[in-house]
Amino acid sequence: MDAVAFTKALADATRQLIMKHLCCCWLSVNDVVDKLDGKVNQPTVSHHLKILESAHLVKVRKDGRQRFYTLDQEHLTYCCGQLMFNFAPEIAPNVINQSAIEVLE
Amino acid sequence: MDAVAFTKALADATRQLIMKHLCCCWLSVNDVVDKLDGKVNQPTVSHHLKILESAHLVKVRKDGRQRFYTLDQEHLTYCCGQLMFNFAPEIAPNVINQSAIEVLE
DNA sequence: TCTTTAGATCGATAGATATCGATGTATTTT
DNA sequence: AAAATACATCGATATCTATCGATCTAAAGA
Repeated sequence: MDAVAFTKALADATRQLIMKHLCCCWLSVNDVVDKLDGKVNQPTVSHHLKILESAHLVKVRKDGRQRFYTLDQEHLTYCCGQLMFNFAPEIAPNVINQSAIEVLE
Repeated sequence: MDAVAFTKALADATRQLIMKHLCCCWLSVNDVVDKLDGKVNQPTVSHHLKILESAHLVKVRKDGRQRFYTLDQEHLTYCCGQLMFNFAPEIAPNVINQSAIEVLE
């Protein structure tokens, strides 16, 4: 786990907005563009999705000429857990079920 | 909790290095500069500590002309927990002790 | 009071990144 | 095969941010 890469991928308001829309459902690139309703346009969305994919924050499924994305909740949970153990080692064990985290990666 | 501000504050290699050194102990600004051993110098460290403080990732204690910093592990845990519940709502409940998180802020 | 020390702030600069229009590529449809 | 669709890529630009040297401020010591 690269904690810097993980947090850099998260550290943008537009990307977090995209992630909100990709939570618990699969959307195509154009679906995301539509959900963002004019805030940014297609090349920008593609750019952000690429960053999210590189950091394994989203999963992709190709179907015809479309690409469907959704959050990779397992990896997100794993990374957040690692952050806690890195930077809050005195508290994390009281809050996290470590054995459940280990399963995730 | 501002998830964007939180992740932006974390999204830098130098800051995460500083945080590593501030884990479980109190260090003055010059202590941190020394620990970083030439990588960056004092104004840069002050700059990063200010960002970390603004995001409540560190706590400060003044003593004479020195300022001592340490990680705010409670707030870090709380923010990581919120990230999980935002972006991995289908998994977080299996991994996190939610009542323990709620106590933290 | 003068000097020293710890740290903050300022101004400048270089590098990173978010955004967009234009265009390229691959796939489907007609 | 030609047109249309979905998305990626390119090049340009503007904004943001990390870094540093120089300087300022406040506290402690002589």
